[in-house]
Amino acid sequence: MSGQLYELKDLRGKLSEHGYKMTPQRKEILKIFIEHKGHMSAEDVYKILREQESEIGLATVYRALDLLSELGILVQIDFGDGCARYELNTADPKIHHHHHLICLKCKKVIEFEEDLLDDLEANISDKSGFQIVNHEVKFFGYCSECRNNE
Amino acid sequence: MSGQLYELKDLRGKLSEHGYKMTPQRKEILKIFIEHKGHMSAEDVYKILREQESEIGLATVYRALDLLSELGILVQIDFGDGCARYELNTADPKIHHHHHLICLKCKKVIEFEEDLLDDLEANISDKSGFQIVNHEVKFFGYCSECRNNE
DNA sequence: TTTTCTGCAAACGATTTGCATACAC
DNA sequence: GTGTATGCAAATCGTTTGCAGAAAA
Repeated sequence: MSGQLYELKDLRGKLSEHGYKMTPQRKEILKIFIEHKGHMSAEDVYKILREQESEIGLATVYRALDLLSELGILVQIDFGDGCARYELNTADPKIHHHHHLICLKCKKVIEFEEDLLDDLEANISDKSGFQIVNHEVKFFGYCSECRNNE
Repeated sequence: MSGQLYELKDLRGKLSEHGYKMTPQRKEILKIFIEHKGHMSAEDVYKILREQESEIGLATVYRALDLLSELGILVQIDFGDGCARYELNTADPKIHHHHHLICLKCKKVIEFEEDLLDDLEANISDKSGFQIVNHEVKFFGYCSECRNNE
């Protein structure tokens, strides 16, 4: 069974577990993440909804993104471009350990996977007593395309 | 000679080098970073200025922080708390490689130094052709104090 | 004297909130 | 029915900008 089907089917359960209700708006917004798989801002999601003739308001999108993050279904990320972005939070540790290469020229965001940080995290916990539950790594530079176009 | 004195004395030169003028406002704002040494937002800097009976306006603070970052004297960092923060950019690679532990409970930011990422960066360049010029690493979790208070 | 800088206030874009209505349970 | 969710518009918050006067070169 793919992780995608799992998330949508499980949405009602995860919501009621926390006292929230299932609504078509929430389902539709989650579906967009499942189908598009990227890191999207509230405005991005709203734009897609409008293309689909959906009448969901922008405030509802913001509230749904907050809620889905709180439930651990989405994770919020920030590329420093002035708006919060979200992506599906799969439980798969291989995906949990993906980081971002952000091109300073074309603003493209490239994902890569690397679990070298596990050692580093263990090291930090030992040394400082800081218990790490999540991390965020961003590399800024120039992608191969932009370098070739120079 | 300490890095601190160097920065203030060199400010005029770095400014004129790029066609900018030396002003008491710019000097005063840089001095605040030299004396306080933390990661401060525009609002933080503005508050300190007001405590010092300085009449510098908030817009000027924003413009100075931008400018000092452009000159490489400050670096902008972002802890996801909704406002941009800045800190002194020393050329010392030991300081360049400092990262941040952000406590999810008390919001404290702890700095630590670690150069393990050099290998990782070389690895990424080899594999993807992405040329890295800077990186930003944040670990989210619970500091030892908050863990003890549970 | 020429250009850049400042301070103010207005503009801005992303996000949040108050409220009356509509819907899920 | 009861309480939560929605949509709209207004409010908010950090940040940027236009402009007239002030200051640096």
